[in-house]
Amino acid sequence: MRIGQLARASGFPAKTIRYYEALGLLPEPTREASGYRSYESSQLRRLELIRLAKAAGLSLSEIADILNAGTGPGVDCNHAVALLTDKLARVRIQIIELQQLEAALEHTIDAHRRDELPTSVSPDDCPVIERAAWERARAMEELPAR
Amino acid sequence: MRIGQLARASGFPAKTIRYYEALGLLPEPTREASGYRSYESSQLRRLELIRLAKAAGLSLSEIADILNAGTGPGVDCNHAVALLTDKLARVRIQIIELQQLEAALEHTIDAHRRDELPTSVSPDDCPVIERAAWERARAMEELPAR
DNA sequence: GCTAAGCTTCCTGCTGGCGGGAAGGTCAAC
DNA sequence: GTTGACCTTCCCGCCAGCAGGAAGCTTAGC
Repeated sequence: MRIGQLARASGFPAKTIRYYEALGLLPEPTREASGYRSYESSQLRRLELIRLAKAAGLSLSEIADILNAGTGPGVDCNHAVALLTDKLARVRIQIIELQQLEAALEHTIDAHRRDELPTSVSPDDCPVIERAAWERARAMEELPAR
Repeated sequence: MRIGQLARASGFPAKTIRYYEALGLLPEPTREASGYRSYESSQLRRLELIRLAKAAGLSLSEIADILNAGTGPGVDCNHAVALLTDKLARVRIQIIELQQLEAALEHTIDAHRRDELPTSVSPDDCPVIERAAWERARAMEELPAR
C-alpha cells in the first residue's frame, strides 16, 4: 500500500501522513525499490487512533507521547490516563483564567453602560482600557489560579 | 529621546518597541540625521496604554485595532468598548469549549477508575482514548457552543 | 513511446510575541 | 584615535498543524 492509498483509506492527506511520520506519530515505513513508502494495513488503525485522540482534544505532541510511551508494540493505556489527568489540570487552570478575563470584561462593559467611567483627558488615554486592566488585576488577585 | 532611553523609561526592550512600530502600535518616529529614531515623551504614555491593554487581556492586533480606530489623534473609547464586547463573546465560547473538554476528561478518567473500560485488544487500540473521544463528541452535541 | 498521475524531498508561509545575533554605522568620552 | 556603548536593518528560531508549490523521479495505461 502506497501513501496515496493510505491517504484515501484514512481520510488524512498524504502531506499530513508524512508530517505525522516526521513527528514520530507513525513508524518509518519500509520503502519500495523506487523509494516509495510502503505501508501495512495496520497503519490504518494507527491513523484511526490518532483521529480519535485528536477528537478527544489532544495535541499532536501529546498523542506522540502516548503512542511512544510503552516498551512493547501496543499503547500503554495507563500512561494515557496519566496524561489525560495532567491535561485535565491544565484545562481547569485555563478555564479559571478565562473566567477571570470574562468577569473583568463584563464589569468594564457594565461600568461603561452606567456611565461610571470618566471621559478621556488626553490622546493615548482611555478610561475603558484602564478599568479593564484594573478589573483583571483584581480578578487575578482574588483567584490566583495556581 | 532615542530608543534606548524610551526603552529604559517604559520598561519595554528596544526590540519590542521596534516590533510595535512595525505592527502599527506606535507611529513612525522622526529620525535624527544619523537615522536614529527620535521620540517625543508622549510615546511614553502610548506605551503605558499598550501595557494596560495587554494587562486587560488584549492581543497586540486587538490593541492595534483600538489605537488606529479613531479619525482624530486620540483613542475612540466607544470603539474600545465594542471590541471588548466582541472579545467577551469569544471568551465565553472558548470557556464553553474548554468546559466540554473538562467534562469529557473527567468522565473518561472516572470510567477508568471504576474499571468500566475494556482492556486493549490489539496494538494501536486504546479504550481510554476511544472513550475520551466519544465523551467529547457527546459533550459537544449537547452544547453546540455556537 | 508518451502522457498523466503519483511519488520523492525541500522550502515557504501562516498566527503571536517576541529574543538572539550578525554585520555594520554613530556617538561620546578619554 | 580609539574604545565601547548605542543605534541601524535583517534573518533565524520557537510553539502547532499543516497547505502550497518547486524540481525531479516512477509507474500505469494506451
